[in-house]
Amino acid sequence: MGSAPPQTTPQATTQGGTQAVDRAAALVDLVVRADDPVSFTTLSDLTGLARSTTSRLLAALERTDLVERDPSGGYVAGPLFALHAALHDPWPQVARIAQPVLLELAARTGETVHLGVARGQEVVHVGQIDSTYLLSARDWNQVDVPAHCSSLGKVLYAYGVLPLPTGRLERRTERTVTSREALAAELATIRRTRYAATVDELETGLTAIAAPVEGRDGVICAIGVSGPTARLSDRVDHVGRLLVEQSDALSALLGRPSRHVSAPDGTRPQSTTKEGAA
Amino acid sequence: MGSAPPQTTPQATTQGGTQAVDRAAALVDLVVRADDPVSFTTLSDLTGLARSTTSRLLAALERTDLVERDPSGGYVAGPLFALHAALHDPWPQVARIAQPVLLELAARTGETVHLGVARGQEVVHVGQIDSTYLLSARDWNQVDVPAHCSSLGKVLYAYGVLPLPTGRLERRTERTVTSREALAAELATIRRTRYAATVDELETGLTAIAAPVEGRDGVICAIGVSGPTARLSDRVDHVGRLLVEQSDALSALLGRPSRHVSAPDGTRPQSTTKEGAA
DNA sequence: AAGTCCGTTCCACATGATGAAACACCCGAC
DNA sequence: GTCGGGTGTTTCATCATGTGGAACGGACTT
Repeated sequence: MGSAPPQTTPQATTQGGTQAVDRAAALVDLVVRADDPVSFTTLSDLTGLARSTTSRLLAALERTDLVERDPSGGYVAGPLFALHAALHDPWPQVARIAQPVLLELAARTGETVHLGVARGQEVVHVGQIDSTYLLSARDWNQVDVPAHCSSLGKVLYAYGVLPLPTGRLERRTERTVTSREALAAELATIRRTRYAATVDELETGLTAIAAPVEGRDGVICAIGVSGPTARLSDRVDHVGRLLVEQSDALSALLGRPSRHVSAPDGTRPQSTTKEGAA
Repeated sequence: MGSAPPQTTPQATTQGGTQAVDRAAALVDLVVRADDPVSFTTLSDLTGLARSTTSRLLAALERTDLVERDPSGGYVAGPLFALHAALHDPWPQVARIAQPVLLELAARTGETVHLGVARGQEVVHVGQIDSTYLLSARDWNQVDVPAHCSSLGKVLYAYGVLPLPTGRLERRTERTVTSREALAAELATIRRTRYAATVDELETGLTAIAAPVEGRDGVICAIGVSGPTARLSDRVDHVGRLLVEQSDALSALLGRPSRHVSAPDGTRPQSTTKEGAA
């Protein structure tokens, strides 16, 4: 079989003792990661496998529901992936994908790092890395906080992921933004700078900074850091830029179409509320 | 290798010409369908594979991110599944899983069949099979209708998937339920019969009937049929029971824990709003 | 009709997958 | 400590299995 000594052996061949499975898995990997259906030839080329082998493997994978054929003939992720997606809440999955980025942020800032999504009218935290400091934000997973005094919430407001509040804006501290006009103005700024901050607005002495994360169809969630105002207040902008940089990396992982021309300002047509992932 | 003529060859062996991949796929299938982490031994037993083979295959699958090890050592769906779930909206996936059930309903009733989910405060249709009749409901995918005059909406209200309406209940026809008390009473009935109906409440001459679908953590969406009152009014209960029967089948596909003792009345503690799939 | 792609099926060959058995490990029992 | 049961991995001789070239069959152009 592997009678191709020179060029046909692209990857590290000498793995455990499983060639067929490795090759089949490589095919599945390509298909799942691709944004669009992948053609037979593309798969054959990318993996460097003989056409006959590719055909046999794909047939096996299709038989076993790991891949499936698009009406147009291209290969897409199979029913087994659909089943998994239908059975499990997507947010923990997103949190898992985000883990490396969150860890990086925790390492670079030393503060507590969050991943927040919109659920109904509120922000919920679906991922968190704890600060190494003794003085730090508590575990906020599952804790709902008023979105207008959360940096994550402001980001989600700014990008239309969370419907704008209609009722009274609760005053949590003397610095809480309670006027709808002031909030709207701040949201515009957030869309420009691509990050949001709350300093002593939720709780005196607590500062948080957050940036949006995009999936295929726009902003889907937000990442942010929070910690004592004493440690964060004079590096809000620095941390903000760091967040933008990291959220960019995460967005790429989550299928955001590669930046077209680099929009001069991040304002987008304020799409209607989005649920689900991506 | 396959020197096991008598008992070790459980399934149809003589497939195309791919044994290793088929076996590996079987392992992935077991792991993904399972509700909890699956132990090595369980996998080895269920597939009937030699322990050595199981070990090698699982190692390969783990290397390629198709499966992953739980902290406790059990196998669970790997990062590739998480990536897929994070990248794609779960509802279309649910709709795909539901397709056979929807088709069955369409065949047995002849009417238009819907799959509806809660998005924010409203019901959206994520799947539909069109009636074969000339006179039938239009394509409702993506069309939001007031939940209190939609049978799907009433079901979602009844099971706490959609937050109960707070504002005025819009009067669409003279039969629309506009009093909150009347609605509450009807929701109680729905929880008892397990199906909801709207007759001429959204539009005169239009009848719809719906039943809840459960996932792992309770009701997640609803299925229903709709058509002219002329054809449906005298078989509302019959169609209702049919929907309950079919939604039961679908719930099983979507991971609802198998019915414990068969609750005498379907009332459940009115869980808080659920988003995400399952 | 002849000419290109694209994908599947055939087939002889030898390589990679196989299972029994040996080995390493982790626990709890005693 | 050391036995014993259970669990997972590695080794290795054996050969069935997966392999790729080539032939084949369609679909679409020229």
